[in-house]
Amino acid sequence: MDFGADGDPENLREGGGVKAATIRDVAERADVSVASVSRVLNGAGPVTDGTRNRVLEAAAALQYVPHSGARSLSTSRTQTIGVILPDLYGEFFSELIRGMDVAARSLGYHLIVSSSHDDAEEASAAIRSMRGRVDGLIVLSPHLDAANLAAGLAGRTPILLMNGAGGENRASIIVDNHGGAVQAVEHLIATGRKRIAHISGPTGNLEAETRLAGYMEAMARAGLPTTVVEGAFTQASGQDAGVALAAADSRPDAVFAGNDNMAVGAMLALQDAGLRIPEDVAIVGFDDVPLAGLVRPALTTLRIRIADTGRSALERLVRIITAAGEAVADTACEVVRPELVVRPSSHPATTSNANPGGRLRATAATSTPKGETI
Amino acid sequence: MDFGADGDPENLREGGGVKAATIRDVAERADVSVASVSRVLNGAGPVTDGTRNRVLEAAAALQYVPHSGARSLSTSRTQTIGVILPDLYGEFFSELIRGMDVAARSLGYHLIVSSSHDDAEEASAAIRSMRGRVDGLIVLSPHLDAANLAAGLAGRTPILLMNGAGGENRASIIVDNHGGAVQAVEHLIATGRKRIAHISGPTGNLEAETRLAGYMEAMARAGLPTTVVEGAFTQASGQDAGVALAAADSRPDAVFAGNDNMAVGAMLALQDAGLRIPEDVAIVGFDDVPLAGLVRPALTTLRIRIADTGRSALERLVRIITAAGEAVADTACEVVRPELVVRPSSHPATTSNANPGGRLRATAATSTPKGETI
DNA sequence: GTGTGTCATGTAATCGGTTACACGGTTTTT
DNA sequence: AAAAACCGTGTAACCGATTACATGACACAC
Repeated sequence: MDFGADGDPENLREGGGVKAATIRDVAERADVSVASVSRVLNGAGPVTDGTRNRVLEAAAALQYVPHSGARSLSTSRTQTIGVILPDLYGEFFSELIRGMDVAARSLGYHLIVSSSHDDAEEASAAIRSMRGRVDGLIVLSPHLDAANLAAGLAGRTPILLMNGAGGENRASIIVDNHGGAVQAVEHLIATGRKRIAHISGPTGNLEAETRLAGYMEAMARAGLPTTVVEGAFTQASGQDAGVALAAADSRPDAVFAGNDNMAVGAMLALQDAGLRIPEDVAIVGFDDVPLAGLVRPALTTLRIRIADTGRSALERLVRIITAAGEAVADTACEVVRPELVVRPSSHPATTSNANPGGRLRATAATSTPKGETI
Repeated sequence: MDFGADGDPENLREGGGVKAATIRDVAERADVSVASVSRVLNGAGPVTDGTRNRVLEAAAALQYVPHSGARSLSTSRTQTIGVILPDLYGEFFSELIRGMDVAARSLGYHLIVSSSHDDAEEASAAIRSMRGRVDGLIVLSPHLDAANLAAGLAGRTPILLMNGAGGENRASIIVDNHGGAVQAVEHLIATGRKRIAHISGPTGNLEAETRLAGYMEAMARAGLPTTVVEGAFTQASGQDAGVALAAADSRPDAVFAGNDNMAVGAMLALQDAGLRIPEDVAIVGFDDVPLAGLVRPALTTLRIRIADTGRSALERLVRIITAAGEAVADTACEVVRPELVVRPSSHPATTSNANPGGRLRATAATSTPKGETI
């Protein structure tokens, strides 16, 4: 029973190779068993005030910090969610991750991100390396189809799919890309455009292909001829596409790009070619990344509440994890419907100085208006 | 000795609550010891071809995936780096993380991010919860000064500081914010501006204060009067500041914003007020986020190669981790010097159509030119 | 005074890997 | 032919926590 529990110079020295205190060190110093230390520190189980105080004192004196890895091993809960991203980067994904991060923090989870997987093999390896590290996964990589998922997964790691490959008996969230594309085209047609070109995302990307299909369908329905330039979802590829379109024989009077990045790239290219937006060419993007409201003219686009979607995805996955073993598994496929936001890039009437910056609400909005700022 | 090692329906069934195979299961099936399995799977230690094959077969049949958490516990290497971010968000941080992520992948590390810490207490808790989860930390949160770091850290977790609180006997990377601000102001003066206002970052933020100090010093040296509006590093706060500046008695003919976000916000506000950029007001930002080259007019700014900086930070931390225990610890403070990139927002001559998009090189560049695109 | 219940505490197994060391069998050396 | 060196393999301790169960002390009822 030694008094003077704190100020032990032995353990305060920082410079050397002092090993971090373990729960056993604390137990020894407090003269109790490791079980009691664990009980005190986790607030679980009965302990007397005396014991509690001795433990807390010892822990403070030793600057004890529990080793989460060890805890995870014995509880089989890591309080960590893995996010598998594609090799693409840009505001879309960073917004999404921001939303997830906010939700994760508030639920007591950590986020571990793994990105830039060029192929299925690599992505599959990434998933495999997550075992024992995460309690669940959110998969955004389009390289991972059902087959690869099965290959990468031993055991039952809860997974939430967000890579466009919905359904398939797994929990998933998909964006109504087809419907969004149709909305985009119909808006352009409604505002008098006839020669509407599409800059598509890369072939092989499901989202890109669905948006393209929506464009094709809406154009066919209107009896208009189609023009498609393939991009890669990057701003640079949009710029290239814009250059090509500006030089085309029958220059389009509208461009619907597969995402905002490419729309902005195309807009810059068209402007550089001396064309006026939207007078000569209207432009519509997809996603409503923050940038869309900041370029001039501000970009008409299909709004996905990106951060919100990320937040709710994470919340849902945590719900799945927590409910593991329940009777009914969550295998629903949630659909996010994009909302058309009309800004000056497609709508001459909104170009005036009176309503700048794109803070104009969609006139053809399809979802519930909420009036948030951009 | 049973033949027919694969196709066991018992272990292929996926739906139920099958527990994932462990190394012991593999050992049993291959009829060897766990040590041999470990040796085969890690390629370390001597094994005969026969053993190797039996182990690989068993592992494949059981769809064995090693449990990284368990491995970490016994090797005390997690192959994971933690990144502690402030509550701020925006392109700066997502670019930085992108750079880190790329480096992490190529070095075989994972990234675990923890953001949105409003105060020191919370950030300190975040650090604590990283113990046993990461091999090292990159701290970007300005809430963490030396005192808090010490409080959060038991044991010797390698840390790389990037929160402006350099020096202090810890490895760190800081940006030459003072020098950058001076460059910005001098550029504006050199192009004939006299009433140069500054939109500062939030008080309490070291980077913001250093940039402010640089502005003050350069202005004083030129004998010019100063005007400072406090912002919060967000685009919205820049917009507010822009509104205020547009309405001010003696309207400035130039604005130097504490970062690009605020610069863009201010630019929009000034444009909305009917002012021409750069003819009426020149604008200079700081950071050179991708957005800076996309707004119109494109933004003059101080370039920090953000992703590169992130990449090299991560590489350095990994080097520190790997070299732990070496004679000489890395406690250097690396300084990143921002480079002035002149674009049309500050330079009428560059506004012409001939050189759009901000792909113009700095005329007053201070660093080694490298000619990369934006 | 013995029996029973309550309650704080300790002991030891466990999570799933890695690895030092021991061991038995060959091959090589002297 | 005995000793030495080598090599593949297995046993068991260990990483640092959690927790089921056993234990012992004490209070209360009979």
